[in-house]
Amino acid sequence: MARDGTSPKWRRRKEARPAEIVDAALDAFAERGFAATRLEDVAERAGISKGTLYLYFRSKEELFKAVIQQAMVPNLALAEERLAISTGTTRELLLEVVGGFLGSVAGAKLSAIPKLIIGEANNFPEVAEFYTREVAGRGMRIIAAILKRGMDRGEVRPLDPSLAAPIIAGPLLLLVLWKNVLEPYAKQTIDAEEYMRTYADILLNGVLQRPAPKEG
Amino acid sequence: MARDGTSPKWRRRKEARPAEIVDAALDAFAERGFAATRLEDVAERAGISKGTLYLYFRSKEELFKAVIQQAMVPNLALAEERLAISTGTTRELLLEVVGGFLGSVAGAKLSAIPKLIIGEANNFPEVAEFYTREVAGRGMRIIAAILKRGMDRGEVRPLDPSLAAPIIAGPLLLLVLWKNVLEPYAKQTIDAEEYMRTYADILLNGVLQRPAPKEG
Amino acid sequence: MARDGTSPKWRRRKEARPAEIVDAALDAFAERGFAATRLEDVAERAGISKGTLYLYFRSKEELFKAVIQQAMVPNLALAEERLAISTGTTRELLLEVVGGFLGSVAGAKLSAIPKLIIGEANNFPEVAEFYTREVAGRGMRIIAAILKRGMDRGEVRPLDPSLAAPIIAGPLLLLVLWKNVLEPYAKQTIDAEEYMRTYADILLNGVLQRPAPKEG
Amino acid sequence: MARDGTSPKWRRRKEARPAEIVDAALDAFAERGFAATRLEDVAERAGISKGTLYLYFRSKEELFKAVIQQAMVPNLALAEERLAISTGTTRELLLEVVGGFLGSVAGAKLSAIPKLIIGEANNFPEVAEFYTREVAGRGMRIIAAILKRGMDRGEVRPLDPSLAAPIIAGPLLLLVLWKNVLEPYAKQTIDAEEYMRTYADILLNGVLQRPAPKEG
DNA sequence: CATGAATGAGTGTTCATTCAT
DNA sequence: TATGAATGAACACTCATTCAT
Repeated sequence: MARDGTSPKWRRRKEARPAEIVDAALDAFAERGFAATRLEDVAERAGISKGTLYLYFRSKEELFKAVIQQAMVPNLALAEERLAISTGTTRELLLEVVGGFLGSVAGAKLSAIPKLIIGEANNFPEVAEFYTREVAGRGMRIIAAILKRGMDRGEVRPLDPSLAAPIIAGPLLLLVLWKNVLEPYAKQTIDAEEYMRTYADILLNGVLQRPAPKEG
Repeated sequence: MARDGTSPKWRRRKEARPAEIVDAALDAFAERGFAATRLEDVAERAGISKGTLYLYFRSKEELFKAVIQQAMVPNLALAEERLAISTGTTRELLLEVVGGFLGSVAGAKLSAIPKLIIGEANNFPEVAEFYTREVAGRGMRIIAAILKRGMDRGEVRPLDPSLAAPIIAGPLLLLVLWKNVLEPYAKQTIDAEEYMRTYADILLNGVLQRPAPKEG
Repeated sequence: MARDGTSPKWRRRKEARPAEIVDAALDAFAERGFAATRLEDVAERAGISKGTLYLYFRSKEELFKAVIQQAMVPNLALAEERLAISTGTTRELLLEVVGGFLGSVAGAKLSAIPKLIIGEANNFPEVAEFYTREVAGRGMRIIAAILKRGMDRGEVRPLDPSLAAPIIAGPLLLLVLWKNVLEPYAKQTIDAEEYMRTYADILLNGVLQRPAPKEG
Repeated sequence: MARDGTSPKWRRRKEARPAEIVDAALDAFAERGFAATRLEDVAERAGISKGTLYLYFRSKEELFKAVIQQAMVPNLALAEERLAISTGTTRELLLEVVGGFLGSVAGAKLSAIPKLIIGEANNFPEVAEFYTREVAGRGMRIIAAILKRGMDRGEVRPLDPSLAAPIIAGPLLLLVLWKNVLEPYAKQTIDAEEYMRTYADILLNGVLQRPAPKEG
């Protein structure tokens, strides 16, 4: 029985399944919200039967939690590391972080998470707390750290970093939500890249020290 | 005023009912989301019986639509009028509009709407479209109009107003959502007034023409 | 409306419902056991819909508990009172109590309870404890009291009443179970009255003082 | 002893399996009842996998039947033989049979069977019939035979043996059920040996000819 | 108009049974 | 033989909706 090196179709499945299911669930939840999603739909999307779900997740709620975690956690570490290494100017740093952000918005998958959190936070206090601390909080702290570093280097105007951080994050959140929620119902589209350029323009202008305006 | 025999209190009641119900529904929906809210809870909050709801709204979905409309429509006209009359500088105008916004965030009631829309847009295309057009869209157009006016007057740097508008709105959205969704699960609070001050500082700096830097 | 004395079909229902449901449930449980009974069957027997059950009982388990209690409690008080009043000989007393028992066996309804308890005790510790204390225990204590009284009056041979009581109860339990469980699958029937006569004969002989053996 | 290459332990295992499974099943059924027992639990107790069960039993029901049969059949033949050989007085004979019974109660295993039968008889007509005929019926017939023999020998008072038999069996059934069902939920314990002594005392007194009442 | 008892379609969850390995 | 992943029928329970009062 399977004496050779080929792994049986099945075994491999066993390991991939949880991720496949979470993926399918993210899609389904993103489309209809947590409550309105039938587990049977998730199963169908994942190409399995309803019962099989329960081999991997104890309940719909557990599945939801898994969706949130699987989607967010890896992504955050990334951003943090990027920051730690960097040596450039604040301008460069901000553009880099924000550029990375743009990338994830395009890779639509996980950009549906905020929408889910917003809709269900009150029904999943645990998840809400986790998200607040580990995602929103961490994100804010990263931005605040950049600002502080910038102020230390004299590049950034004196500001309260913990207040400025969410202000910087705001337009990004709006973009994500727009793309995920309202754009399908709008007549016009926002071009993400143009948006980000304008955003960088405005925000950097708003935040950075005026560049020694040589005489107007 | 009750010239006839009928109890006026009662009469007024009858007319107020729909609004009372919508109010109760907004509360309930804001707390648990549309799907997770039981009509019985709404009824209880409104001090009526489950059956009575159906005398005023044909279904849960109709009630939802009413909630969205009742909450938003009046508020928008207000902002628009404010704009039309205004004669001040762009700085003043923006601060005024944005200040009005701060007021509505404090009057928490309708600030829960965005959260609802975000969670349920896909399940209520009609509502989503309405909201996109009449609320989000109109809001953007107001801001864009201010910017354009500012550019015409030479107060605002040259920018694409339709791109800049959502960027200006972003931090406001974030504040609303933070207050309504995550703050209960966070260790720290954002002081709305401080936040708005910093916001004005950054955004105005980012958007307005540099004030004639005299020479360094 | 309903100004006259007739009570609306409905109101009256409301009050009778719980008992009707418990009745239907007892039948169903008696037939198939707790686990194998579908709530839908209970509903059907009670002439109501599945959902209506839940207006009166919070869960299948609650219904089960209600069945046990409704069936047993009233019956026990009766037996106890009968005892308290009595003034006859032990023979008369035992025959009376035991006769009452025969009556309840005929009125099959509640005679299915022991069967239910036996099958589900381990799954309903609460119920088991209640039954042990309030039904089995109380029954034993009644019998033991009769015996003790009999010994005090010199009518009953010296015996440990708390051991003798279950021995006296045993044949009664067997009869109930036989009638409820195995008889449908047996070729012969036990005639309950004959059985009780023989029972009285044997047990009284076994328990009472020998009738003045004329000089032995 | 393992002279060849095949592991004998393994071999023996294979043959013992059915019995082991039935054993595990008896335990599980005794604890939770037939319906509430998951086959997975049985498998776990037996130290095998869920699928393996199906190599030995075609369904849960088949397993149940096997449990009943394996538990009862051998035990009955024993009692019958004991009777056939015996030559003592009725008193001795009864005490002997009943003593054997006491032994089996102690060896708890199969004493859970009555409980199972009582709970599931209606769901397993076949089993119920088998049990009625081969266990209950046979048991009754053994006792009846003893009584008849006793009457023939003038040791037993004239009685209808087929009515007296269940009366004699009743207290034994009660003991078994008490031990298996309610005792865990009671504050007091019944000492089985004392119980049996009192039982013998009462029943023999009730059944046997009065011991030569010296001319009364 | 108002009530709340009644309904039943819908969904999460369990578990006996199957079957590819 | 043995495994355990996969299945899907079955059932408890919920809740929007109806309607007799």
